[in-house]
Amino acid sequence: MINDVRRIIVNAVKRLGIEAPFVEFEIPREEKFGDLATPVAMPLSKQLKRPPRSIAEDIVKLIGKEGPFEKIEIAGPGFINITFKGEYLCSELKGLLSKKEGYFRQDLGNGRRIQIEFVSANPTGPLHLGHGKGAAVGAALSNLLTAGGYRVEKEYYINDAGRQVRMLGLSVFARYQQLLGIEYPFPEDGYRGDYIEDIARKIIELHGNRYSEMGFQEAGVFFIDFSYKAMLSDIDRDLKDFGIIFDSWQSERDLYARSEVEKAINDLRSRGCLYEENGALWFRSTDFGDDKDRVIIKGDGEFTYFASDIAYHRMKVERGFDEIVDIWGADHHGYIPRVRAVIQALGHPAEHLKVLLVQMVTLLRGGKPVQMSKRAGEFVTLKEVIEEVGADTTKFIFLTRRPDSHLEFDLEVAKEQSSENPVFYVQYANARINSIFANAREKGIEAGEFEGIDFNLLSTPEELRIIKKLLAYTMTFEGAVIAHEPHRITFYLQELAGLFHPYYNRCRVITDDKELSRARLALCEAIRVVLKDGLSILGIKAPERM
RNA sequence: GCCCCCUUAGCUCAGUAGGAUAGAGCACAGGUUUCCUAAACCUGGGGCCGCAUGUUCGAAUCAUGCAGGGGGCACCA
Repeated sequence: MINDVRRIIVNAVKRLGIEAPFVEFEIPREEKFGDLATPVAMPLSKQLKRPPRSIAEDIVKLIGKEGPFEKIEIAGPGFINITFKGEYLCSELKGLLSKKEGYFRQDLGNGRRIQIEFVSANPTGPLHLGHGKGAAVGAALSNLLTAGGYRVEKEYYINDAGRQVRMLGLSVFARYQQLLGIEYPFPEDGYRGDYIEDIARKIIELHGNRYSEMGFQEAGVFFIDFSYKAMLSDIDRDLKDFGIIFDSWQSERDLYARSEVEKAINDLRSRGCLYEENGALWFRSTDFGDDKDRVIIKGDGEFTYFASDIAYHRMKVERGFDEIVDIWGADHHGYIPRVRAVIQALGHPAEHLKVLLVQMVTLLRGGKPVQMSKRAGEFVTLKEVIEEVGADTTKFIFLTRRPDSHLEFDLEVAKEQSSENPVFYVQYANARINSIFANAREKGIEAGEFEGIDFNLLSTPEELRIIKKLLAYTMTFEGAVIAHEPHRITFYLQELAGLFHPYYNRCRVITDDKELSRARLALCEAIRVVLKDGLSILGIKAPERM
């Protein structure tokens, strides 16, 4: 629908003798303004130094009788408001039914390759709720961009080198000794969760007291490896239970093993971006807008984490992605300038890397915050929440907000099976449609074929409103892809369900009038197509029955 | 001290490449079921878009300042 209109408008603008800008569309707030509006004349006003209304008039004049428009008029400061012919809406609806999701798919990515890195939680503890939000957002964004014509790769970066996993190993080692009745000091900033003891117990199960006589010096390699691998497999399982599959897992150790860190440093050195000072090796990130320069190799010869991050991001750009997306917790925002500096130092534009920050989640139970203390190792894990409210609900709630705004997650509301719970509201619309079709089959109305249906029978205000909403899905989809914002789909689905339920209540689909019933069934089918598509982008099931 | 994010209805939040009289859900008040799932629907009240100045024909949206909330500053990870 929009593409037809866009073509017509672009042609008209060109005949004014100027380049057409990207033509935006919106659904007018009030129905009396028509079905579709574009403010395209307004930005042209500056360029042409003429009032927007007069430009809009010219555009409308140039369009003339072209296009499937019942009415096309100028309103407000210079909007061009369009009302479609009924028959056009019918034929578009027919197109949606025959092409299904192909109707609103657009190739916006043009096959461009894009890597999305997300979750990437340290393998030093179980995934908590915040990781879950990153996971839901990352997976939905991947689905969205794939549907929008990008070639997407989802990657998880494993911090399996350095101090953190070492601390994990030491924590487990301490618990191991203690479980065997040997006094052993627990490290000051060690990991205190119960899972540490679980791992230690597992080691005893498999290897008994073989390591009890050793110091951490000697047993460390084993404890570190065993522990982080155990954590990683828990993480992997939690993600799978959450319905999230990665295409690749990049290990930090692997970057060292393959000399990628060394290569990256040499690369930066040859570009003149490094210098030595006080016995340390620095990256001059201030050349690219960072607050201060950053250390890559410390005075004691150790690499900082930033060193492997440089290697990692260098590898990302070398692998030829057209765009790189990193999804991070908001507490890492201070890291953006230095990583961006790396991208630029390597000769790529800063926009090549897009960092999406995911804000925190506050867990509520019955309106009251659930206390979490990271120090004591007490936090609510993703796994616990999935077990309590289900993976689909959890994902949907994560996607009902912009990722960069705080989210309040109320467990009681999430479990509610009523319209108070937006997930149920949307899924129930789909289930309800299925049950209408079941009913139709019982009454002997063939619902499978939509040939020869008289769509003009769909003439109530509710029906027209729904048809227009369905056709507008293309716009929502397009906007979501361009902005990289899956939550727009979530909002759309809630609105669509919000049109369907009242319609269901007001108009019977299956009546004695067979032709009318078939037309209404077709409308329901179209709603189902869109609901299913939207939900699948969000990574959420569309249950047939609830 | 410096940097980033947030501030929109009682609550939770949409809306920001500037555009029409600022929206939704929940909560609140009242109503609806001989009918495909009442797990639903209808009606209603509700706003200094944190404050101030500026840019503009036009600002919730842009700029500057201030206030409040959150996060971050390292040869930590």
